[in-house]
Amino acid sequence: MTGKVTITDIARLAGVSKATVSRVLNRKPDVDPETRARVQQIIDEQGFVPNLVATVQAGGRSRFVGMLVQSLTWPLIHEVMQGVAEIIENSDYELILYNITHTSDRATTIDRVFAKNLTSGILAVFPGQSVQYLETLADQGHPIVVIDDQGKPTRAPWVGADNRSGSRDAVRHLLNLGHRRIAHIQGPAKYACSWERYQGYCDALAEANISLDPRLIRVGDFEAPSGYTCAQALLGLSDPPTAVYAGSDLMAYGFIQYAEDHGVRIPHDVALIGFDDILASAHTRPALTTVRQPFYEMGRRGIELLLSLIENPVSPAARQLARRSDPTRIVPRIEFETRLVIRESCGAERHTPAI
Amino acid sequence: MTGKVTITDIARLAGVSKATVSRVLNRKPDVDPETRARVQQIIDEQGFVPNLVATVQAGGRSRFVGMLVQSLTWPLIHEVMQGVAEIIENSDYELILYNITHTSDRATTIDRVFAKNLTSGILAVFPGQSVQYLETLADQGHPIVVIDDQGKPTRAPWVGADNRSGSRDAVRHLLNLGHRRIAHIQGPAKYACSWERYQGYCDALAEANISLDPRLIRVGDFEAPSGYTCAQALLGLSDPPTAVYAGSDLMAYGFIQYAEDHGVRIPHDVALIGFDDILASAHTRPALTTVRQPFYEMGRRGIELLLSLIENPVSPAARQLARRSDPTRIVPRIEFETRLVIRESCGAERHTPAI
DNA sequence: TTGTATGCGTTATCAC
DNA sequence: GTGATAACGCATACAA
Repeated sequence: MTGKVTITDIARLAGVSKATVSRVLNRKPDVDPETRARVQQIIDEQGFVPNLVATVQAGGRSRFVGMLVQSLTWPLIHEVMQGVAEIIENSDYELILYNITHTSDRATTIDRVFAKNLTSGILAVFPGQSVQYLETLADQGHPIVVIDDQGKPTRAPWVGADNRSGSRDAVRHLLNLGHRRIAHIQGPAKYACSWERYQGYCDALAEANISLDPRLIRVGDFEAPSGYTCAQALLGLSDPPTAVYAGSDLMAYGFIQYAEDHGVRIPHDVALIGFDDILASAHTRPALTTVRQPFYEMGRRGIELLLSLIENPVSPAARQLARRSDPTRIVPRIEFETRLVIRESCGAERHTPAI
Repeated sequence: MTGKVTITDIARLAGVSKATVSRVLNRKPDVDPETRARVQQIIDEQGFVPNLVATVQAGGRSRFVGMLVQSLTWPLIHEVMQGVAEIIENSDYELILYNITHTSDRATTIDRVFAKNLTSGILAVFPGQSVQYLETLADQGHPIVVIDDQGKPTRAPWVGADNRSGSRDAVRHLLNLGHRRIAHIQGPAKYACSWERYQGYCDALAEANISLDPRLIRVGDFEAPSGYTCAQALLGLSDPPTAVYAGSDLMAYGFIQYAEDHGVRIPHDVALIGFDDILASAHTRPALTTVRQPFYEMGRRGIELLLSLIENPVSPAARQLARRSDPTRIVPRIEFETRLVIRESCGAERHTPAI
């Protein structure tokens, strides 16, 4: 019985035309209060709910925003989603989740997203390769926001974090604790963030006039097992590092695991700092000192930005105009500062609550 | 440019009718291979993507499933979602997330979900009050699956866990460790699961011929602060319990916090067991012994069940028939066993990895 | 203020 | 095998 009653039924029952029903549905001003009341009553009586699909098809607003993610099973997504959900739950929009992994053709997936007006806009979280196509769409005036720690799209509104300075802070902290042989476990070269974090590492060492030792720089894949492997390599050195800065928390986890398996004490024998501050990092043993990416806030600000873009669309003319002068004025960019969260693994003791 | 080119354009370019284009789009058999190839080529050339909204509006399949949740910000949701995502990513369906909190009228939200065919089915996760309306819809033949630990809907397909026996196992474990004064921190009375877990507690004590001590039974609200408060009450007793079984991990966290704040050692001074096994429970100090609800698996099986319901709809006649004889044959129910995860807080020592 | 008519882009039902 | 054409349910420009 759900969608059985249509606007036509209401119109008939109320003795008016479909157009008038549509008007009260959309709260148009130009309708007699008396008529409005009568129609509204019928609507309530019948429990009539407008067919969303037909509404959109006819050119109405959909109140859907699409959230495009690489993979829902990636842990960091959840923190972002928390922030997004917080805002969405207090708006009258709903979320459509798309993942781009299982479709061979990314553009097709994204096109389907925008099929007519089903979604009013897209929040793309760590979109990877798709970012180029998204930029094109953003350029055409589609409301799109990219949350990414891998790179900074030039033509699409962007929310991200400052990897380089966060990285620098982490290594500076180790330097301040007296370490001189500091290793770095890099992320994959294909990600811009790997490079940025590596740069931050170099920056800090340069400040301290310490030259890079290639043997102290290993490449992982951001996942825990690669941290384990790199730990093996680093701790097997004739002159092993006294501190390690891992490019991701997961790789740091792998490092911890190796240390535990081989009786290496953290931070006593070797200090350790990670990057991301995912949820579990407060609960590892020892608790992980790490660079916090404010994923929750990024989610919040990302979706807020998107909603504002939807509500206040930039006219094609204005966009055209802006492109010729100052592109940054029309392409919002929000870069969050990262924050070093000092726990136990770096050797700077502090009280840490159990939870 | 996104959805600009329509089926009409393709038809014109290929020199055929819209109907034929639609046929190749939907892989209908009755179309000349040569024609098919020609049309397909135009489609590819133009990068034509069918308008999803129009497709649905015209009666086509949508490939969307709705996931209805109380609040996206509730931590347990994520584990369920992991399972759901795992399956969804390997299907050709997409997920629409609805939360029922922010709309006053639940039925309206749900009706919008089913607006025509936008979503082919609904997975309702901990739907709370809405379950009644969902049952009505399921009764009408809509593909609906309810994942719930609060109660067992009678007329809708259901996936859940066996609270009572899980609870019994936990308390039995404490009894086996020699405890006789075992307290219980209940969940709110309005949830069926609170009652079921309490029943399991009673079962185990009855088995051991231990009579209930009302002072050892406290009511919380499933959240951490209430666990803190109850800890205060329980540990302030003249003859405090030697073990505590909390109805949720979060309440157990509150208990741990209180213990830490007041120098009470767990499990040395008092043993503790929780319920849920949310992610952080492996990382508390001490690591929490708890009853694991297989949320991930529940998500998996729930969405699998839903998809199968969508792909193999039960005809109204068959449903009518079944209702008269054996309702359970037509209403699938999957009840997962819970599992006691023994860590440190119960006092039965075991090696626990760092991660 | 209200009604009429048309369009949205696709699928489905007929004919041919 | 293929082509008209009528739905689908609503919004909207235009007419009254």
